[in-house]
Amino acid sequence: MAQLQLDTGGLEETAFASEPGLLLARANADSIAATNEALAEFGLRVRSFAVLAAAAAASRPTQRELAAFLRLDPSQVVALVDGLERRGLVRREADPGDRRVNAIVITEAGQSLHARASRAVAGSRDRQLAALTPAEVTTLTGLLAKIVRSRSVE
Amino acid sequence: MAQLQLDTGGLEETAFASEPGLLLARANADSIAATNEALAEFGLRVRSFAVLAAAAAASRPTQRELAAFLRLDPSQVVALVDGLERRGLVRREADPGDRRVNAIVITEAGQSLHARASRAVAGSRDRQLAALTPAEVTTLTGLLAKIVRSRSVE
DNA sequence: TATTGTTATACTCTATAACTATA
DNA sequence: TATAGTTATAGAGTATAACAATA
Repeated sequence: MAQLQLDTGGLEETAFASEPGLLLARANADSIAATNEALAEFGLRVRSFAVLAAAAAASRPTQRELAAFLRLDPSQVVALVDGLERRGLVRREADPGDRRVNAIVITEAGQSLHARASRAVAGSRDRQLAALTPAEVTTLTGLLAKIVRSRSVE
Repeated sequence: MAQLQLDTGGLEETAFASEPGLLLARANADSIAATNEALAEFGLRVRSFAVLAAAAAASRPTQRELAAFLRLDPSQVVALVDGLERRGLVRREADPGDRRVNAIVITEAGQSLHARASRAVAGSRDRQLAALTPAEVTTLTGLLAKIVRSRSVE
């Protein structure tokens, strides 16, 4: 694992360093880098894993729902589902009631890979959050969920 | 302002929706989109604004410090500083003690633009955090700062 | 030898518009 | 007319390696 010496000079002590938007960007950059590293051995990246995990967690989400939930453009979901489908990890199932709609269904192979990959992701996440107590993690996720969901109803 | 109808189906109620990494990604995506929109009239984007704001907040940060602080590659800082310098918003000043090092110094024009742009950014940030009480905002920024800074010492 | 900044390059991610098939 | 998904394309963001100047 790369040992990074991050000398940020006096920047950490400025008021700008406490800006929520900046902190979100920095925390997210760290999360993506660490998670991509953890996912490499499974041939996944953050975004493809997110689609797989959403298909594993929810009942037959549509591509439109995945796009809205993951903050992706619908055209990006096409490419991500293509990749997963080629590997036999998910499949598209046309909705009988509305044949424009594709439900994304995880396969057995997808569930198996997801189970292993999500353990690696959890380990990476735990390392990133190691400075927080379990109660603080709960608080953090609760506050993030509150602002993310307020956006969903805008 | 675009009125987005975000139908996320049942995904919001899954355990995956409470994953910190996912919440960070979603909150950050919302923050970047809203902030870029707020910055458009100033000819800035999130990353160029961040460099400008860091130069405004800190005393003569080096490009290396900016890269570490903003989680950017040093080569990206080159391009961002180039853009700001062309517009006369910052200037590079070689360190007399170590002539490899460039300190980034904000100009008067840079300070003036930063003052106006940061008001727009603050408005956008307040809208994103409107669902939280002031105390919750303080808690959120404190927790994010804790995990971001724990990474800095890794 | 090591480090700062730079250049070049390729890859990933994001945004937009236009198209199809269904509704 | 409107919507889900698709295609194509361009632009923005990120990662890597190699180089010059300096330490």
